[in-house]
Amino acid sequence: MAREWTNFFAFFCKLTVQSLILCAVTCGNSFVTDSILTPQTPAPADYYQNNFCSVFEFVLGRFKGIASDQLTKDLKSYLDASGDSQRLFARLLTRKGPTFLISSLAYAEIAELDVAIEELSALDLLQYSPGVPADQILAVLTKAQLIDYFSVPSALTKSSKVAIIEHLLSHNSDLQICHRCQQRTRWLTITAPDHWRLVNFLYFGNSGQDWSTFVRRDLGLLAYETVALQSQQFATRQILDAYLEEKEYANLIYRLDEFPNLAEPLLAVLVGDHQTAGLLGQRQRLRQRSLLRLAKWAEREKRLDYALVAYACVDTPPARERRVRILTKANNIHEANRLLAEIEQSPRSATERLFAERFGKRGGGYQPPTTTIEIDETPESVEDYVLLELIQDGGWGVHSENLMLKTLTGLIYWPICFAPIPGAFTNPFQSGPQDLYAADFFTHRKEAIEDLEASLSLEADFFAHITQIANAKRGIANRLVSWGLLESIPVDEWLSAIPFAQLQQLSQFLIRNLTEYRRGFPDLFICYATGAVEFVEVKGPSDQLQPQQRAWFEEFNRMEVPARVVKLQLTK
DNA sequence: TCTGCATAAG
DNA sequence: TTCACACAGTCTT
DNA sequence: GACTGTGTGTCTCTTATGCAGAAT
Ligand SMILES: [Mn+2]
Ligand SMILES: [Mn+2]
Repeated sequence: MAREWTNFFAFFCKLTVQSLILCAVTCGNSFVTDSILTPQTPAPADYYQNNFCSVFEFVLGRFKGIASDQLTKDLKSYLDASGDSQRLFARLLTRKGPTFLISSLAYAEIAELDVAIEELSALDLLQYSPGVPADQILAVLTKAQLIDYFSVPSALTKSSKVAIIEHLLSHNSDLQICHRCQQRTRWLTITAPDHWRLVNFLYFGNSGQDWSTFVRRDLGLLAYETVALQSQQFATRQILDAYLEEKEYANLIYRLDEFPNLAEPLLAVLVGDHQTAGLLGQRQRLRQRSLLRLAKWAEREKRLDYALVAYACVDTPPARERRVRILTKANNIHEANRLLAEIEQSPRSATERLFAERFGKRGGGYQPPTTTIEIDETPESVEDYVLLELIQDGGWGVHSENLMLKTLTGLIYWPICFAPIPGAFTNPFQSGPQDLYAADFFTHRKEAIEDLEASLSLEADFFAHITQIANAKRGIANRLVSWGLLESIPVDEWLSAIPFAQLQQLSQFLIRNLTEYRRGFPDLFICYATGAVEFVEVKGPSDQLQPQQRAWFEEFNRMEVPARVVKLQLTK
């Protein structure tokens, strides 16, 4: 599952020649003043319970009849259970599990632990000291307990815990181990951990967020934009099941090194139906990514015809590029040239076009302005080294890569990003629309974007808009906006450094091309003492421009935005 | 006895 | 078990 | 210079704590 994380509290150094201001953004300064939670202070007794009740009501309301009936039953069981039981199970869900020693359950908000355990067992949400895979129970015991409970050869007692566990596992059956543990201690095991993982997924709409999301919000670390949820993911059981199946395949592809024999059946399944084109959005994206990964794996394993078949089913880059390379290697120049022509005719991305233009042509294509600096040894951070070199005579700069333009663009187009268009907002705690990085993000918002841009065509309005959004939305999660960056370099400072026309051009371009151009932006932003600004990509002695970085430099050239590459070269 | 790591917690 | 970037090794020109 | 494979940082936030393993 894709994890798009805004770099919320990264460290930024705004470097000036006079001083080096370390702007480590500490999270002591929270954005919201009165919070439900305080660190190191007990949460309200019903805090976790309430959170899970609302989560389960949400999931039940949406996915009853869509998710499996067993899952629905579990959710209902929880909601009907007693307060103590709800509070206990809520705690367990925030912990690692799925097995917990009873001795590790000490919660002030639970009056009668035994009764709660009894009830949750009767509901089959958890089990009391059940037989579990032996490694699971052994893992929660301490080394001392292992030695106490089992007859460990004295030679082994001084070796690592892992070694002891391995010894026990190879000399005893799971049943024997559990039996022995049952004589000495008691534990709980969550009956169906996969149910709760699915609930997590259905609630947030992705598996990248977890229950600590509530805590961070309630500590006041960040807030979430309020957007009405207009539609839901997975409208039918069939769509959900199909997606979950697709995810299973994806997980297997990650483990091909372990199970190479699965390559063949997986390829058959994924290309077999040839329904790839007919698949729906989310599943379709996953299918393409799986096929790309499978093809890449085959390529590494030198199973080139396999790779070709898999790549041929994918229409997103770098599928065609890989095919050209494989065909060329196999001396099938004809086919390679045919594909190259196809790419040149209708490239699907800037990097794909650049590939076709430059393939087989050393030093071909646009060459960005480059400055070479001689150095005796490679500094620890090449970016910081070049930054300091460039502001010798005053000015300031920052190593912020993609964050800088993404952040300012995110502020400018804030109302667009959170516009309630169908399918964009489906779940609580979203930090952006579902299709933010989808190819048709712009198309679906064309009119609104152009209207906004028309209303901001004057410099004063443009800057006032950005300032207003930055103040009004401070601390609200937005996938494009890094509040940490704005903490170290306030929006005013950015706006007085960057010329209006430049920021206008760059942000208009980025919002139209987020899929490709969210990456590859140069390392440094420099504001010289003269007031001139420049974007600088630093290249160490063993580094060179990546394709997407090259694509950005083409755009800088077209937009007449000052930018260059600074290359470090070791003196011999 | 010290130190780094995993886990829990808010 | 993700992504974006840098680095290092190998081959080519 | 081009290409490929691999490493690294991010544990979305910080702190407390107990354990494991190493140092003394
Ligand atoms: Mn960089
Ligand atoms: Mn760089």
